[in-house]
Amino acid sequence: MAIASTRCLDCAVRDTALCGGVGADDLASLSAIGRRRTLGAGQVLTWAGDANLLCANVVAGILKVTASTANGREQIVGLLFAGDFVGQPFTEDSTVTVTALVESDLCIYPRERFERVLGEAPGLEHALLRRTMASLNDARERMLTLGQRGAQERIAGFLLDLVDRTAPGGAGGANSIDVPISRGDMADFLALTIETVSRQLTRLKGLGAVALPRGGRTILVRDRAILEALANPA
Amino acid sequence: MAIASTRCLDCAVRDTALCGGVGADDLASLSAIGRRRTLGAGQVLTWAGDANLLCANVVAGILKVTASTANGREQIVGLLFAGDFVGQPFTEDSTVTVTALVESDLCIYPRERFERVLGEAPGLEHALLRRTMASLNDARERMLTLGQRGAQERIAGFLLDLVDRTAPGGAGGANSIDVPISRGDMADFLALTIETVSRQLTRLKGLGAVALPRGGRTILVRDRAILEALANPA
DNA sequence: CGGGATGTTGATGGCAGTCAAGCTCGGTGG
DNA sequence: CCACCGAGCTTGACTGCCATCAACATCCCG
Repeated sequence: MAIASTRCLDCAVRDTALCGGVGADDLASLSAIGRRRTLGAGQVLTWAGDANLLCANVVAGILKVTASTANGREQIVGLLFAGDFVGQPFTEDSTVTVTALVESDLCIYPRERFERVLGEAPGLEHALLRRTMASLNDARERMLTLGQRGAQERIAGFLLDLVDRTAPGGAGGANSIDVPISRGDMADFLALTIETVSRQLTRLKGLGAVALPRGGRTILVRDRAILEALANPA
Repeated sequence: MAIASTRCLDCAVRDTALCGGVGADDLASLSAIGRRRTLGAGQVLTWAGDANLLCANVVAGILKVTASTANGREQIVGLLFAGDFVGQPFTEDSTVTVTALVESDLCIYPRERFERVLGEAPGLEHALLRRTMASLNDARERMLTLGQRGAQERIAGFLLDLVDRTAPGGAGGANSIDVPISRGDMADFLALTIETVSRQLTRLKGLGAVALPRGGRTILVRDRAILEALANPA
């Protein structure tokens, strides 16, 4: 079912998503071609190598973008949160696999129709350009991490990023994050093994930087300063 | 001195650069604000952290884009060849350092003026979007390399990329590349040490995959198949 | 011819990967 | 209610790859 314009105006990511910074006319064009879809945890949106048929906005949830080598080793090259854009307009084949890490809601556009709207709405294309440049900056920062930082720097930095992304405002003191991804996904993201991630986390617990309530995947950041020190050693 | 439109039409990268896929009007706007500049090997175009004052097209040469950690470790996050675009429109501060690896010619635009032209030339902005998306794909492929591949896979893959970029068409047999960068730069690019790069290269020589004429920085690719096998182990 | 930058080769060590065993927890069914 | 099971996580012992440290070779340029 098509999304009525009014639904767009009520959208949870109205302010942060690509469609947020765009005029009423362009919004109407977008809403005319958008369809809502919910992905269960673990479900795949697009496969690397398949025809590139769709673009989307993330309305809720978390997805991973993965690339893999010919012999099957996998690397998470990006994480997508609410408000993020998914997809590669103007390319025929998808080069990455996009998978939901938790149940996620998307607003999906057929790729070719999305491209047509882009062509008619320079403001939208501009917004997409800015987002893509921001993604490129993220990617460069990740290259720096993957190339130059050790295991504990990666973990500490990752936790800080996660806190800033999911629990904004919490400036000082204890700060909890419901870490939404498994140890395995953390490992794939940071290019470490599950065992190393686990060891570093227990080490952080020992230092009093975090608490790991047993059972869930929650991580409590108890001392941000320690994490910052570990993420940026002398 | 401003570049006359006729000079743009004669430009060495007329076909491959950003300005190549653009109409005559937009080209005129661009040429009105462009200035030529030559950078010697080792000279820096922009420093990370400085105000982001310019964008450019690479007319000739090779430049490196580097990011670095707070404690000074450095990672090359991209290489720029003739025809590539340099810069980050719409951001106030430069997050990366751009340095010429060999003497390079650039066509430089003041950032804010370039942005204005972008705003008036949707075709140009579209072309830039495509380029930025391509860069993002490159970055993702590099993340895969940095995260998942071993030293010899990195070296072999790098040589193959370099051959394809600098010596197109050479389908089979021996293929030479005037490797334009030092061992140190190769190491920074691949996140290895100089010693590891050197060892892997002599190993490739031993396997007959490459020849390393003494003296220069030239590398002769003798057996592409070996490199491909090493770059993609079972 | 000399000196500095760049590259090669060798010896050693450390960090994270691998292999393996055991733990925790949630779910299922007897 | 409890026994069982499997997925995810933790912990330990060992290994291996690449970084580090060090010595030497080579090249370039005055």
